[in-house]
Amino acid sequence: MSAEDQSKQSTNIKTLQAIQSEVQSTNKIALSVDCVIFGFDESKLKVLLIRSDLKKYLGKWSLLGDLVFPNEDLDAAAYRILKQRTGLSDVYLEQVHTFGNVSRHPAGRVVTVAYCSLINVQHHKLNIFDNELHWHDIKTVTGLAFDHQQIFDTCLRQLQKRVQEHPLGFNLLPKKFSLRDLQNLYEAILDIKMDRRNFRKKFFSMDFLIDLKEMEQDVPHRPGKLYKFNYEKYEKKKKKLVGIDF
Amino acid sequence: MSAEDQSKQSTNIKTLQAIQSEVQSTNKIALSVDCVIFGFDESKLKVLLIRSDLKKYLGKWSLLGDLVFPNEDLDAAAYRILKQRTGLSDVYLEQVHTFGNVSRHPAGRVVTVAYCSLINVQHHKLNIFDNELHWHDIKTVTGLAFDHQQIFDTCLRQLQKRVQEHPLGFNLLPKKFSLRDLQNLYEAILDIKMDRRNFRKKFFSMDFLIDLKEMEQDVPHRPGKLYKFNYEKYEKKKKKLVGIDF
DNA sequence: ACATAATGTGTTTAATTTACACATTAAATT
DNA sequence: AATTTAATGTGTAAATTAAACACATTATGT
Repeated sequence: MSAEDQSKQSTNIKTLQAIQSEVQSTNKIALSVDCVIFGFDESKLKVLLIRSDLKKYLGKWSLLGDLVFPNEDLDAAAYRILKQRTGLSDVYLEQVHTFGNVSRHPAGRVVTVAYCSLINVQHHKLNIFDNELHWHDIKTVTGLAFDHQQIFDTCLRQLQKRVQEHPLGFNLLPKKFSLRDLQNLYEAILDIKMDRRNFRKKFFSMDFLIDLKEMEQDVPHRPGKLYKFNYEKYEKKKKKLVGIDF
Repeated sequence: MSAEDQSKQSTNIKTLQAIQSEVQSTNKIALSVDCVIFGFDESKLKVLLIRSDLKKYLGKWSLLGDLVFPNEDLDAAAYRILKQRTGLSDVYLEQVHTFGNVSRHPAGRVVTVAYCSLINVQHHKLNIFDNELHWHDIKTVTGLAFDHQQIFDTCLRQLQKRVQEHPLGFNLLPKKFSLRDLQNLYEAILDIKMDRRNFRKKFFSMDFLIDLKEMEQDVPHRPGKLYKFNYEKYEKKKKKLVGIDF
């Protein structure tokens, strides 16, 4: 076999047009984004839900979703859809997982990309309340429309993992917070109780908290010291996870 | 405002048909899967690549990808595409991330879902070699076609993280392996050197290794003991990660 | 003035990780 | 057959981290 023959046989170069016709042909699928917006409020973890658009799921709650436009970056679609459904715009979204079973949506083939965020309910004012948009305590979330329960569960697990590995939590506290605030946060998200003294020691030893030399005001108990998070120091020291552990 | 009015104003129920027309209209996008198949071979980590289909990227290497069919589950598409491109069928794929920038593909809008796997090169015979399919040492992988370099980098980082948190590694060793084999594996994947004595201690203390009371054969040095992984015990003991650490 | 309920600070113990050294065994060499 | 070589196999001590636990302090509210 000549080198030329071999090349022809083992490689199958397509023209741009050939691919274009495939891309533009029947091989197209509706793509949506669903946003799982977790909110922290009064030491409880909540999630934003709306009533389902669909008759089939009338009465059921669902995540904030809509179709991605063909000329829109995927991440941009997530921010657009969130804004459209809630009015929220200053929220960081993170992609979690894509759900693509054929029969997941009753209207036809819709593959959906789940995005997740974590915000402080008090700091973000909702401006749109269509479809009864409001916060639900995550403990009461069951029987969502579509496969949204599965999407929600996946995002909650991922959030619990990420919050332990990255300083996500500080976005949801006031700029000045007490260690009690911080601990309430972790206990709410992870759904566990932690030892107050060891919790403090842990965070002090990380050395990312700046003592603001101020005290809490107007609390119905002895005021605690206020701190802020040292993002600069964190960015410098950021550790690369090394250690086998399973 | 009456309760009825309020209900009408705040909820916007769509019929199935209304949604169907949206789903079937112009809001459709080509969806593809790209597989990042990592292989372990002679103490080196490799990845399966093919020559790009596309003229624009002629000569460039690319991941194993193709379009998802409209009537095909997303995960099923990943397995179908892997089989089609390589002949491999007994390989576990895991979804990693979806890449959806508008301009990522020159033929038009193509959103791609990246899947990743880790196999032993010696245990899996490739049956299809179209487009010069073969294993590349990951150290030499640069300048891939499309945004495939970014996809590859994302998958490699994810693999390095996952291999430390789950016993992925054992799939790529022979059924009976020595501790040296195991350490070579981790060193190759994580790209670090580890202390041999502490590595042993770590794995013995986890207590998931079964001593087979056999020795290596035909090795050019003192034979080591052989072990197998105790999957049953691992499944029972599986730990839930709790511990703030960043 | 007192009781209350939270903050703030250690100490002790156990568990885990890290650094490091030497004897043992089989293959390869002389 | 004796020797060299290069890996395996086993500890031990020090340092770090995590877990369990107790008491004094401070502001609030009665």
